Amino acid sequence: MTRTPGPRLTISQAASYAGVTTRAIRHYHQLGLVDEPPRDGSGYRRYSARDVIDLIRIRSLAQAGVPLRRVGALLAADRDEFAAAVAEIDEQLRAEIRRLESHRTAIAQLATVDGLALPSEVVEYLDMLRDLGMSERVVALERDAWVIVSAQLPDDVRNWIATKRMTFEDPQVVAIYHALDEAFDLPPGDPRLEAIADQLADLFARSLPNPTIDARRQEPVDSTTVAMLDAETVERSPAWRHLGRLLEQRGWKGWSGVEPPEYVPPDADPG
Amino acid sequence: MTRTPGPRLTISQAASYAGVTTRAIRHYHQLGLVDEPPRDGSGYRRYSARDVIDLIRIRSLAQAGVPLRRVGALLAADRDEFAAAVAEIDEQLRAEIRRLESHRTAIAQLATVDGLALPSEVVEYLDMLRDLGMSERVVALERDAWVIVSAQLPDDVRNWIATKRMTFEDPQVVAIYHALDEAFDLPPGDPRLEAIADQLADLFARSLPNPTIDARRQEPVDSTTVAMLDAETVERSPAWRHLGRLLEQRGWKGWSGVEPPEYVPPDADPG
DNA sequence: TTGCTCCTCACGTCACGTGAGGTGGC
DNA sequence: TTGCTCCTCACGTCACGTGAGGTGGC
Repeated sequence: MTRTPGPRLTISQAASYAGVTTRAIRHYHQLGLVDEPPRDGSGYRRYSARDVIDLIRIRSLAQAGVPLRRVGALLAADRDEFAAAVAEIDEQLRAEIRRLESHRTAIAQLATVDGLALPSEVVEYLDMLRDLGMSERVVALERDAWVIVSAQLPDDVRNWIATKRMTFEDPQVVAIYHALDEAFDLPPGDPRLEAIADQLADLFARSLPNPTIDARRQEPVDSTTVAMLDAETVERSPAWRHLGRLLEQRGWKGWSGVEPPEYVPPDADPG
Repeated sequence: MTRTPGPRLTISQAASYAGVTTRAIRHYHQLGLVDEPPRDGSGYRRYSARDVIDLIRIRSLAQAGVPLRRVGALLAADRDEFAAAVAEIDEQLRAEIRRLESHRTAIAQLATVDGLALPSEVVEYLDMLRDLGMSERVVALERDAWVIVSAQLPDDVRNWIATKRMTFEDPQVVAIYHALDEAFDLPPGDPRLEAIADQLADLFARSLPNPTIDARRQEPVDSTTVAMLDAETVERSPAWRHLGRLLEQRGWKGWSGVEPPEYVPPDADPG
């Protein structure tokens, strides 16, 4: 009298009756979820009805999203343990679903190329620049500067950009933006830069907002961030760099207009 | 004039500004999502503002659940390609959410140990057996038999179990189940088995439903399944095996009552 | 002898985390 | 000299899929 009567199935037969793959069965052996069955004369595994039942129960748990490392304990659990474990697994499934839902929200937010890493308000601002006839090159420079700003100060960007948009109601601001756009490729010695510098100095006196300049006024922005913003904006054009020097001749601290970009720790007393 | 002006950040600075880990940056290099930046005299990578912007954009996509192998194409995509890719990724996210929701449903279905791999109707049937005072051992045997049946014939189980439950309205069926339960441990020669065999033969004449017997009447069930069911039921008790022989003496084909368990392919003509 | 199944490694998947072992910079 | 950062492997994660290379059974 053998301890396990009935048919002795090969691994593929057992797999077929249990509704899993042979590879999955070997994997369950490796994890210790099912004992290795006895081998026949050829070294083939031979499975009993009991093994098939165990495999079906494992499959049920696995298909329900139960991690295999929890399956062993679950199969041996009593009613209360089982219920508790099932509740916990369900909570994990719900957390994962919440995570994916937030991914969907994020995907929808960045539904445009510009929107990558930018809040929608900045995207609208960039579209406004396009509507005003600014070149794609300048729009791209602005976009990249705002990517850095948005990553550093995600909570301040919306206010900041709203203020900036308002300044475009002033025709002189629009005009100087166009002038700067067109000056991008001028040689640094071009005399037209002098007129632009005059206009800029005039606007500076009225606090032209600009990510680079505003960043300097924003306490939490450190000097490295300012340097990165400059690298992506002013430094891109020799003419614009020269305009910085012309602004210094007019009594401003270059493009910054205000304080030099030394870093002031937030807890230091500026007095 | 260097091609990339501005600060040269170390990998941990770049990671900090971009909001990722240093390991993630190296990983992006390995996947070719970001070019390796130039090295300094010590072999350290030195990152520009442009690199930080690229890293932020990659992080945005990755955090939105975009697979990294798609990020490269997305960063270079135009508006239409980007929109199409985003729509496709969103559909994948929704499919994954649907998969997890179905896991939750499945988890809820098998919320009890019995319910593992069994439809709720079978669980209710097992509870009925308990309510009738059947031993846990016999309930477990029934459960395992139904696990095999449910895996083989998932579409037929509900009907089948409903029919079977109805037969328990007959007090004689309940009585014989109790008798079989108590006979489990009897020695095969015990004279009490004769009386049980008489009762069984009587019931067989009225078609007692039983997973083992019904399986033989169900055309799509093959002989191996029948043998597995026997191994998990009749074969578990020497007394029950002996009852099979006593039934043969009374003119039945052992426990099967009907045809011997040779497999008849579904497309074979039984005439 | 051919085709099918079985066997045991062992790499690949996905997006990195986490040491291991060693070196440069302050 | 110590502590910090950087470097390059390389294993681990999760549940198997997929060969690779070889052998037994009909």
